[in-house]
Amino acid sequence: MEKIQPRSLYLEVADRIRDLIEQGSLLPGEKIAEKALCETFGVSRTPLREALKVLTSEGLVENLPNRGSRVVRLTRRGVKNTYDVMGALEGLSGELACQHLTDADIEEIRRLHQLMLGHYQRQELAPYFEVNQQIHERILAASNNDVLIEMYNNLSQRVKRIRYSVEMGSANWAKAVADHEAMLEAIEARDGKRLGDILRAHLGHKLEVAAVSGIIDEE
Amino acid sequence: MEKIQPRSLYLEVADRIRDLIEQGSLLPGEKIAEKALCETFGVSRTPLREALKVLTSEGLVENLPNRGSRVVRLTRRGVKNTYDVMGALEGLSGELACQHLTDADIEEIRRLHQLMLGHYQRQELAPYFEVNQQIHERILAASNNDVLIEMYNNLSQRVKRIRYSVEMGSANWAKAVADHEAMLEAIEARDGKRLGDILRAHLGHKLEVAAVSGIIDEE
DNA sequence: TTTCCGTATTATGAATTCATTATTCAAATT
DNA sequence: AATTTGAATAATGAATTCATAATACGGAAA
Repeated sequence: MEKIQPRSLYLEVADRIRDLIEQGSLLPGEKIAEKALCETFGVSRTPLREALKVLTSEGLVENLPNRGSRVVRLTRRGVKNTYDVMGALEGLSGELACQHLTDADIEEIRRLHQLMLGHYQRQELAPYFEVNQQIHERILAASNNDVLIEMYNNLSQRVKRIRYSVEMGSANWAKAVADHEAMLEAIEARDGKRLGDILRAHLGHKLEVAAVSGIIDEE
Repeated sequence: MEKIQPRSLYLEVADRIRDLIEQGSLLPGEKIAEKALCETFGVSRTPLREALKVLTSEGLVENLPNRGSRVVRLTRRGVKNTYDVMGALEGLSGELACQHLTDADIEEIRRLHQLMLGHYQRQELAPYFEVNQQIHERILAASNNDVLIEMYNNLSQRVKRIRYSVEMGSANWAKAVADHEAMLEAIEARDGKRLGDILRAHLGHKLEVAAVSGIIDEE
């Protein structure tokens, strides 16, 4: 029997606004009109404002006193900072994961890796990213550290709105794939230190790609 | 001329509650009675509840639907997880700091280091911790990465309520001081990689100490 | 006595109301 | 014409009110 989970309205609303930001319905820098959102969601201002406060402390929204809320702008520098931290967290996830990964986990990662290689060879960008992310999620989950997972997901959410350009440089792409080859080797050897180092370095490549997208403001 | 900064009430309240948790007036697991807090702060429930939601997404408070809020309990495992992540973040801060530290910064850190050594030799625990923390803060600030600083401060806040036992094992203490010696060397050599590694390893020692304190629950 | 049930009380969740601060826009002054 | 002033409007901030769910309590039944 499934337990019914009473969920607060403000959490529901926060999820919905997160979606709107992620999919680009609410653009960076855009002012968030409370009244309008209340009507679209069919709730009063109280839970909506509570949700906005949560999103503010998550770094997705900013609150200007007496002047309402707006979606935070992504700056090149801010995105770089975010990726740097995500890299450090991924590095830790790799080190920890090697302590917990079961043989079945590794087999599953190997499978995903091969799948990803196929997408790379056929130059299928979207499916490639999809599987790529699944691999990183597996490693993250295997870290067995919920604080780490929480932090990473928060940062990840902040940069999710960046739509990676289809024109990912082929050199970058090749480098990323090579990183993944090395990762798999480290995982199979359960060499946490090495996996950590690879992962810490791995995220660097994404940045230049991101900068191409139009969402990022120069400061 | 100083600009006057209008600050939202809910932020003020959140600060105050954070203080209460940090100083132990609100204990882990304790239920937070909204009405009572409203009276002590002299505000209505609206800003107080908004503050509680912020603290919830900061990981200091948990929200049970229809049953109010409580201060999150610290488990041994949770504290370990938090320290692991803080270690990773400190490691990054070290790497980045070496790219930005000025000669004056390093001179200042050297000064603090000597100060700290003095407290160690005289076995003055509280002042030692004080200066110790200042050193880490200097490095963190020099990272020039505000996302990193924000994340670190959040995690730091979560474990601040742990009062370190006066009986810090002398072996641990000696090890910590030795780490700091190595840190200073790496800083003077501006060897980011090395400093990062030292910092990543450094935080491990605090855990056993923390476990002694009575605030931590076994799960 | 212990357990169960139902009512009374209290606390929380959410909507509404009120107060205050920005914003808009037209008129007046330079 | 450009800038400034001030009233009208709209939006936000916070208190209050209302609805609903949880808790506490007291009596009845086993």
